Parts: sequence; C-alpha cells; structure tokens
Amino acid sequence: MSTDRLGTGAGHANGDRASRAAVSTVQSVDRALDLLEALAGHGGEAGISELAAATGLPYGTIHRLLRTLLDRGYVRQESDRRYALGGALVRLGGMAERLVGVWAQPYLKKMVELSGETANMAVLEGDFIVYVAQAPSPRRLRMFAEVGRRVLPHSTAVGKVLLADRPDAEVASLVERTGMPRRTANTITELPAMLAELDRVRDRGYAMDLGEEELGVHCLAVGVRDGARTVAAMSVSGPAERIDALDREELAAGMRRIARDFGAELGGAL
Amino acid sequence: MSTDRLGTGAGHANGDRASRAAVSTVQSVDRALDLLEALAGHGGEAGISELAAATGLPYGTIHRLLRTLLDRGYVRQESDRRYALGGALVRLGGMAERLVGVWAQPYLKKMVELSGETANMAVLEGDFIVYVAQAPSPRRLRMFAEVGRRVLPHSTAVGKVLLADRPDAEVASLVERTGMPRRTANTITELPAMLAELDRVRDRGYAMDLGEEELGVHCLAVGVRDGARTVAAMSVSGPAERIDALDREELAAGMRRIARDFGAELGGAL
DNA sequence: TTCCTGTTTTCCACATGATGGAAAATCTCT
DNA sequence: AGAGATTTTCCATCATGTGGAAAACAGGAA
Repeated sequence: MSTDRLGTGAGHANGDRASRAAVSTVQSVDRALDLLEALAGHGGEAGISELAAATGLPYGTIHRLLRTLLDRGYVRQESDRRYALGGALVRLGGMAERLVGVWAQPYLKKMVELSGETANMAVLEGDFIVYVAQAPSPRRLRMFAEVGRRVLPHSTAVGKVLLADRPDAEVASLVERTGMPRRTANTITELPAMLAELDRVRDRGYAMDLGEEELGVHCLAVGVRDGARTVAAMSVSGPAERIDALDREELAAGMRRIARDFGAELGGAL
Repeated sequence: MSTDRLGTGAGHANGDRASRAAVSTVQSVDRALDLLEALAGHGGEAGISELAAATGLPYGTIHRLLRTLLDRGYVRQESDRRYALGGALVRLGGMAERLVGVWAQPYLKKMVELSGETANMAVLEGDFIVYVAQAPSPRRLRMFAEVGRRVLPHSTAVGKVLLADRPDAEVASLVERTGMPRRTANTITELPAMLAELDRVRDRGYAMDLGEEELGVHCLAVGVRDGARTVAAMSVSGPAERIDALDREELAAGMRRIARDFGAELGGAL
C-alpha cells in the first residue's frame, strides 16, 4: 500500500521545540509533557487557547491530551473551564524530591553552615544539568529555590565540575550538540576556553562561576565522587560580594570533605 | 475497508486499571502515567521487568515510553540501568503543591471565621508533615506563618489525622524510621501510646495537639478526604487557653463540614 | 430577554505514529 | 568463559492518535 514508509514510529516531526538528541520518543507523551510544562510556565493555570499559543498544537489535540491528564488527576479543571496542574503531581514530585534530596540534605546543610550561603546539589542528566536538592542560606538575601531547574553545563560551577570528569572529546561532542549560548557578558562561549577552564578545575579540585550564568551571582562547586566517577556536584552560591569575601581554598577544602563523606554514604546509588 | 470502526480514537482498550468515565483518553499518555505511578509504587525505583509485571505492558513499549520520559527528565536512569523518578517531577510537584494551597485558601478562611484562630493545611510527604497553606487569625496573639515547614507527624494534630488513615503496621514502620523525638513534656513518645491515640482519632473524627509540639499551643485537626483516602489535614491552632475554651465537638463538626467541601472540590486530584 | 464574541468541546475520515513480538546486545552471576 | 536474566533495538502491521472545522457553550453588551 503506502510505499513512502520511512521508518515507522521513528523520524517524528518532533521538530518545533528544542531539537534534542531525541532518538525515538513517543509524540503524544512528549506533547502531554509540553502541556504540563506550559501550564507551569503560566503560573500553573491556563486556558486551552493560551496553551495552543504556547505549544503550537491544535485545539482538538490539546483538549484530548488534557482530558487524559484530567482523568488521572495530573491536571485539574477549574469552574471557569480553565486548566491547572493537578494534585497527582504533588505525590510524584514529593517522591522524586525525597529520593535525591533526602540523602543530600544533611550534607548540604553542613555546606550552608560552612559558608553561610545557599547550597545546591546537581547532576548531569543527558546533556543538561539538573538541580536536585537545596539547603537555603539563613541570610535575608539569598538564592531562590531552583530544584528541578535544567540548565546547560557550560555556564555554571556545578556544570563545570561535572564536565571536568569527562574526557575532552566527550565535552566537545556535548558542546557540539547543545552549543554554548551566552548567558551574560562573563559566559565562556568558546570550546578551547572551556577546555582550558576545565583543566583549571581538575587542577584545583573545584570550579567557580563568576557571574557566568547570572550577573552578580558567584558560585563555588565541588564534585561528589562515587568510586571513580563524579556523579553529582555540590555548590554554594550567593551575591558576588559575599562569595568573593570568602577564602576560596579553605572553603573548597571544607566542601570537598563534606562531598567526600556524602559520596561514601551514597556508595553506588545514583 | 475496516468496518469495525467504532469511533476512531475512542473506544480504547483503556481497560485494565480503574475504569473511570474515560470518555476518550490517549493510550500512550495513559500508559506513561501508569509507569510513573508504578515507579512511585516501587519506592521510586524499578527495572523494566518489574514495571512490566506491574503494568502488564510489553517490554518494547515500556522501554520506548521510558525513553520519552527520560529525555525530558521525568525519569532518570541509574548506573545499573534501572529507572527512577526524575528531577523534572520535583519542579511540577512543587508548583502543584503551591496551587493546592491556593485552592484551600477560602476554606481555611472559613475555619478562621469559625474558630477565630489560625488555620493550616498540611500533607504527609514521605515521612514528614509539610504545611502547604495557612490563613492567619485576626487576633493579636497568633501563630506565625509556617507554610513550607516540615515536621514529624507524631507531635502535631495534622500529623495524627494523616497517620490515623494508615494501618498500624505502616505507622509502626514510619515511627521506626523517624523515631518519636520528645518536643515538650506532653509529646507522645511511645508507639503503643500513639497507636491508642490514633484509635481515639479515628473514633472521634478529629485529632488534638495539647502542647505536644510547642508548650502552650493547642490544635484541633480534621482530615480532608478524597474518596477513600485522607489526602490532607486542616487544623486550627492557637494559645492553649483560647483553644480549650471552644466546644471541641461543635468546632470539629464545623471543620469536618468545611473539609468535606474542600475534598469534594478537589475531586480526585491529589 | 436576545444577540453577539471569544472561548471550549465534539466529531470524523485519514494516514501517521505508536505498537509489540522476537532477535540482538548487554550485563551479572557461577 | 559460559549460562541466565535483563535491557535494548528492529520493523511489518494496523490500531491509534491526529487536526480541521463545525457545534455547543459562557459571559457580556445592547
């Protein structure tokens, strides 16, 4: 019959959004996730037409997908027929957070004590950095929670720590896939400069971010090693002035000790 | 050609799980959600074969769906190739939690009107109670905002309400994990006493906290039921003298009514 | 009331995209 | 090294999801 077969389920349009590696993904699931994220982007509530504008999907399709999510409690319909994120997400989100955060929490707290600044933990998931846990600084001016946020590695201290664990060739191919978009005037946007920076990181045993992701925010990160691999990174971050006032070497030494303890406790998980 | 058309996208197998109204749901999205929930059911981690056993789906299908979720960070793959809930869920879960707090607001306000005291809503997240919403009392002397605070269940009224929904064995294992640290002279610190207390709670339909978390602070809490499960708890709390002056049974009856209305509005979400 | 406007929801023929069995590739123990 | 258990890939098949456009709805304005 149809002879124009070109690879069955694969090949997907997929197209529009950020074109990931996307080996073979299920379109409708992908779109359902787009909708959830679009809802989140609109403060958790939106009408179908807003979602259509945000995702570029046709009305009928959106409605059908939302119905499915609705049936399962992942989305809720308000009295004015608009849609909102549903309670089922609370359950899953809580579980996920606990999985990664619970173990790290006490160690992050120690880093907060050590530095007075907010401490974060992140992992490299695919080509992206994902923040998985945080212990907030007690200070009035502090970093806001960014657990769950995905960012590219090149502009963050945690990202550099995790990249530093990989051979240059791997870093190069990652960069080729993702690019190195400029986030601020300080962002490193060229591969050779990044490889040199990673060498420095390997050398010193810690990474800095001097306003490369966000102006005025400085970070210092160390790796969490589990045997041979660096499986996560922990950082402290805060206003440039306060971070710069600290003794980097001393802080890094303390953080490395904490991260080592955590890595030991992990013992093969993660 | 095919004459057995019975409504295009409709009709769906859908079958196995709880057969809801399910007018027309998207199969692959539904299955992806099954997988996430199966993962949650296995403590957040599972291999493909466990998931196959849990959901009855074929291996290839599971793998493809997980790949999609993996690509988006909703699932993560551990070093031993098993799958676990991913960090992206944390983000959505957090947003959803905040929204639930917003929906609860008018109901909490009603409780404040009813009692004159500060009203709180809390959920059980893992082994901890998390306060997700609050409506403050108009009085001069009142409880301070504690949204976001995490406490152990055994020393709070909301905690007891939520524990009372679980079988004794589950309560026992939770207590074994967390312990029952003494917060004040009134804290219940022994498991048998707690199980007896939970029986009283189930019996009366409300829980009290008589200075067990903080001396001089008394609370009365009721459950928010969503169908069969108690998914959240709402409480009023204030200075011991004022709380004790109220008619408990009458207050509890009023609060139960409000909580029931809220549970109805939630309607399957959460 | 009644008529608008901007929504959301339903419908349906079509072919695209998801499916699943079974084979290949891994990893993990003995 | 070999056997067993698990994960991953492949691809022909057709059931499944798609999206345009019409219908139903809500909420103001006249």
